[in-house]
Amino acid sequence: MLTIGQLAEYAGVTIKAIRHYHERGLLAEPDRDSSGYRRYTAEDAIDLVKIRTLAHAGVPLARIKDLLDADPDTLTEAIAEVDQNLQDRIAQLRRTRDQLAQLRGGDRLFVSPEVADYLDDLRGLGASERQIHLERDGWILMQTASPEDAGLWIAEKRELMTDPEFRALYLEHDAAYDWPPDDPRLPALADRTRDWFTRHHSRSECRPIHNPTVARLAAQSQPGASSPAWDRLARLMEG
Amino acid sequence: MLTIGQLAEYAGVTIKAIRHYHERGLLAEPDRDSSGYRRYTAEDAIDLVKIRTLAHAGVPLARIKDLLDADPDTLTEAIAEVDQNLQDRIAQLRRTRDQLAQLRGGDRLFVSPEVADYLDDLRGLGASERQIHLERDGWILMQTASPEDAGLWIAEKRELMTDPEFRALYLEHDAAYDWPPDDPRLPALADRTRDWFTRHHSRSECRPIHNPTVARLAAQSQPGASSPAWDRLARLMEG
DNA sequence: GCTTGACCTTGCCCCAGGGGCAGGGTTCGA
DNA sequence: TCGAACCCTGCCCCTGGGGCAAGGTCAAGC
Repeated sequence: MLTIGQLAEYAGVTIKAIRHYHERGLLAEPDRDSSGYRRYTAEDAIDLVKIRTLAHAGVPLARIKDLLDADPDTLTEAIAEVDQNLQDRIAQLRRTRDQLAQLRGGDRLFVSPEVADYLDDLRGLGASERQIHLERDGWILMQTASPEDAGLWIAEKRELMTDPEFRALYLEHDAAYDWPPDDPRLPALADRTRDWFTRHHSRSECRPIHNPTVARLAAQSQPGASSPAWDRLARLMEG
Repeated sequence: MLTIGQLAEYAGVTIKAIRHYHERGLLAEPDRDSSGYRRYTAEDAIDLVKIRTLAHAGVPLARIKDLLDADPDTLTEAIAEVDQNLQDRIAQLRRTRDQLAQLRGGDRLFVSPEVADYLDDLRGLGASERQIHLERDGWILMQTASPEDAGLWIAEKRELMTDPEFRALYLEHDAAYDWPPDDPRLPALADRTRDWFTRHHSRSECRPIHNPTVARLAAQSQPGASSPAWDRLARLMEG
């Protein structure tokens, strides 16, 4: 005959857990000895190991209670289901491990793989970290607003980036962020941008994505991400 | 700018969870729009994905709060630790899967592998299921009382079982359970058992294990597992 | 304009699966 | 005979949310 502590050690659970199982009606209360201590038999040990195994597998205690006095077929069926569940959880934990690894390494976790590739391209092109940050945030907003459209747009934008002229304009817009608002290069840049637009407008629909200053779109919904030079540039291109 | 529902969908968490993170101070409360709705930025989305990833990895929310504004080195260190933790949990779940599989197939889960092998031997010898059940319970009690001794004893007992004479006596004791208490075979069995004991007593120490009726030992601590014939047998061997 | 359904707000209580502590009694070995 | 280690009940506490109530808001269709 075992004390509660011996039983707990045998089954690898805490004394508290055993008393909890008694309260929930999972494990029958055993007889007490003369001093009121619980005294367990080997049968109790077997029941407890069953309970422990199912509980570790994540089966709710209420369900364990039902399973313990179910017929063997039902039990077998339930065990198969629980096992499937367990496999799913293992797979989920593995996915979490991958994501955890990405938490250390940049922005890949926060955007779709296509956008992440695009951001890497920008980095390779020499875009500023500020600009990349702005783009990332813009794409996050687009992805939440309309994931399918964002998928199309990013494809178009990556194709656009293969045009050397567009790339040059993009990088110049990026650099213009820090220019003084009366910098003489701004009107010239606005002209070249407008020129590029008129030349390429026919080829594609007039979607916001074709605006090279897509980052500004994001900036509009994200307060405080513009600069005097960019504001001037926007006015020059509009007028 | 995102509503709480959009943000929740993006990050793959529930609205409730986001509000919970606000309450715990994990995620900053964003500005509200004119009707009091929360409006989130891309930064919030990034923070939330971080929180979600760590939370899915099982990091307590209080610790996540600390990690979010820790320096990168501390974070890297913590992520390594969390990942180790995750690996351990995956290994643990795999072990639980194995145990779950054993729940379907007999007694192996409840006793040490050596005892399980021994019980299989008994089954192969033709012992009754009642007897095997009794032995199993006896070994469970021994294992909890003294795991090391149980390990030694089971080794000795398995060696003993290689003696054909002992095996025969063992099986006859098993069969005697159902005999009437005045069965004439009982005195003869008692004699042969005592004879065997005197012949083998010298060879080994006088440990309880050497009593072939080890099952009865268990029976004594397990009420109602004896029979009239066994009781008579016990009296015959004592007297 | 009006309704309908989907969305948002706060506030409250509920759950599992125990942990911890108080405040007491018991047993066992030296 | 004394201290350590064990046992008892009872109570409140924790995490990580879920559920529901009782409203306010918004966009679409009729």
